[in-house]
This record gives sequence, structure tokens and C-alpha cells, in this order.
Amino acid sequence: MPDSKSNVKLHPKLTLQFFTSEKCFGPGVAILLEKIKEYNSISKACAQIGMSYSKAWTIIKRAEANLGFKLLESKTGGVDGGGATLTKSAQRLLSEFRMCEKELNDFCDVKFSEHFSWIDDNANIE
Amino acid sequence: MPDSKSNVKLHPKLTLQFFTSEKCFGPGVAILLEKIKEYNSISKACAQIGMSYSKAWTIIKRAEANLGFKLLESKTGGVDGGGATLTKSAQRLLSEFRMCEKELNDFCDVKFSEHFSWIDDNANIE
DNA sequence: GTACGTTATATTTTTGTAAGAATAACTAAT
DNA sequence: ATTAGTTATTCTTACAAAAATATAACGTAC
Repeated sequence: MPDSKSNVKLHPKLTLQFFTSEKCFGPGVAILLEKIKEYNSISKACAQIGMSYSKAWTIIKRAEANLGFKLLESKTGGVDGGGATLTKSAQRLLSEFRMCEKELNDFCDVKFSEHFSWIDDNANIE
Repeated sequence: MPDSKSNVKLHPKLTLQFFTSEKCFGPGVAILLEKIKEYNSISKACAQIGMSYSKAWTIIKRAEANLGFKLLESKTGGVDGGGATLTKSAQRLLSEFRMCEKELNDFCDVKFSEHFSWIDDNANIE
């Protein structure tokens, strides 16, 4: 093994984000929505992923405003204090987003090999 | 035109970054290297893209340490104060990076149409 | 040997973002 | 009515990242 910094290999990471005039949907909202779907609760989802409620609320509101449709159906009060569930549109958005990410990542792996395998070779590296 | 927030259409943005154990190469270093190549000067490149010299220096050093090879050939002093040029490896890395980005972005455009055209349709949106 | 304009490096200051705190509103059950 | 646990919203505080600053070193020309 040559003099490169560590035993950890170089690898790519692809980030998919959606914009209108501002950033409005990306991995952060995606994971948040997934957890809300799982727990039917914004606050429980936040606790789970270590995100503050205020941030969750902010990014969801921003996403909704930019996308033009609601992501959450929420209610307050009641025996369990309330809760939130994903709209049909949110569920579709989320599912398509994850599928799209997967296809892009698979393609990225191929392209990374094509373009950057020479880095491992450490031939002609100055 | 329906009630969506603005006339700006939703569009995707793909970010390609390289990691080892830490982030070490992405669009920031790429544009910086391109400007250094153009001006043969770190400081002129920084002025051009509005990046502080200290940040430029930090991200280049981090990139070099993680990649395991040098990106810049630099000299101090002399009539023009010194300067910096890209190593052959840096030039190749940069060129492959831009090509790879382009291929990924083209693919992303296709996939975005496949997965998210329904958002524009605003049918069944709640 | 002084001046100039750069690289090299560390330290300090600023700033933008996220977390945290505070408060109100809601509704079912007791 | 009071309690409980959530959503909804704003405001303040803390922190991390970037910028700014400071200083040294370098080497060519005058």
C-alpha cells in the first residue's frame, strides 16, 4: 500500500435536490417525511432523527409553498395530542424521489469507475 | 395558471462530491482550480470567485491530503510575487470531474422527467 | 537592502444556520 | 375545568463555518 493518506478509498456521493427559485426539497425533507409516515407525528419524527421541531416545521412549510401542494394532513388535540400523516402527493413524491435517487446512484457508480479508476492506480501521480 | 406559488418551474440540481473519510473534492474546489489554471494565481482566482484565500488554501490542502497527490505546483517570490499552476493530475481530475458531472446531469434530466412530470400536471394534487 | 506581490499559516472576527425556548391553540378524556 | 400531548409560530441563543486579519517567507528587480 502506497503513501496515500488512509486506507479509506475515495468514493462519490450524489445529492439530489429540487429548486424553484429557492431550494425546496432534498434528502433532509425526505428522511423527515419518511419518519413522519412511520410515527404519524412530526415531533416523534424529529426526536428520531435529531432535528429540531422548528427546523422540521420550517422546511416542510417551505417545501409545500414551493411545490404548490400540501405534504402533511395534521390535526391538533385529542387523546394523543394530535398527529400528522402524509398526503397522497407527499407519498408519491417521496417514493419517486427515492427511486430516482437509486437510479442516479447506480449510474453514478458506473461513471465513477469509468472516470476515476486511474486514481487508485497511482501511476503517473505527481 | 393554477394556484402554485410562482412561475418558476421546479427543477433538479445534482451535486457530485468525493469523500474518503471526509469530504475532499466537489464543485467548490473544481471551480477554484479552474480559475487558478486561468490566472496562474491562487489569490487572483479567489478574488475572481469571491472566496477567501484562507478557505481556498484550506480546501486545497484537504483535497491533496485525502487524494494522496498534489494539485498545485506553486512558487513564492520573483518578479510577479510567485504563482501557482495545476499539476497534471489536477488537470486530469478536473477534466474528468466536469465530464462526469455532465453525463450525470444529462441522465438526471431524463430521470427527472420520468419521475416528476406529474407535479406540473396538477391533477390529483391535494 | 528595500520594495513588491505572491504563497503559507495561524489566529481572530463575523455571519448564517440550526437548536432551543417560549407561548398559544387544539381536542379528547377524566 | 384541568390535564395531556400534540401542532403551530415566533423569538432568542448557540455553534460551526467562512471571512477577515495578521504575519512570515520567498525571490526578482531596482
